[in-house]
Amino acid sequence: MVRLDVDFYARNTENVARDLLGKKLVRMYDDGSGKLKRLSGMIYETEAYGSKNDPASHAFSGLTNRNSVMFSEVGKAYVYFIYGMHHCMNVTAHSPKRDAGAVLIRSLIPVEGINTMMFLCNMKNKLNLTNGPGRLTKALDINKSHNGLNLTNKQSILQIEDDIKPKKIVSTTRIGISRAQEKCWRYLISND
DNA sequence: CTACCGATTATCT
DNA sequence: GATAATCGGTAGT
Repeated sequence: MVRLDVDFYARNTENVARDLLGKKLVRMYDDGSGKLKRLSGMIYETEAYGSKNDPASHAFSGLTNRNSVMFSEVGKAYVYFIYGMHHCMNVTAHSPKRDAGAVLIRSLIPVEGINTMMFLCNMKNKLNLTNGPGRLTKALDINKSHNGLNLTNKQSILQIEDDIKPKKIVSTTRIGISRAQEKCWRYLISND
């Protein structure tokens, strides 16, 4: 497996969002056994968030304490807390011409460590385990302590590996936003 | 199956 | 003080 490097993320945010589909998000989880366990899933759905060009982005109105990671290096985890109970995970990505940008990971297909994920989610089947930005962070135990983590480091507990190339990709409008609703910056793998 | 509503708090205005 | 890149439960069709 090949870990994605900084160059992958240093491109137009929409292109990175599209190209992340089919890649594998890997979380090295410490379950107390003394050995790190691989929890992973194939990225199935993403959304691109820009900067000044995107009123729906956290980065739209400039640098704040919360969104500072979006303005830092590309290839980092941007994790934030939302709706009083959920975390969302993004990867920072933008071309060198822009000052900020990130890709929200909305959905995964569970691959490795499914039993551990079910335990973390208090669920007894693998249905609805990682389909949704709030769910996948819970299944992989991702929280604000991972904010700013560099995904391109070999020793990092969160990484993204190259995997399959999806046959067909579709793009739609983004979910759960109130501004810039016309942009089709949500990408998902098509079934047909 | 779809539709609505309440939960719960960090962050920004 | 209002809002939010959401989810899960419950009620309705």
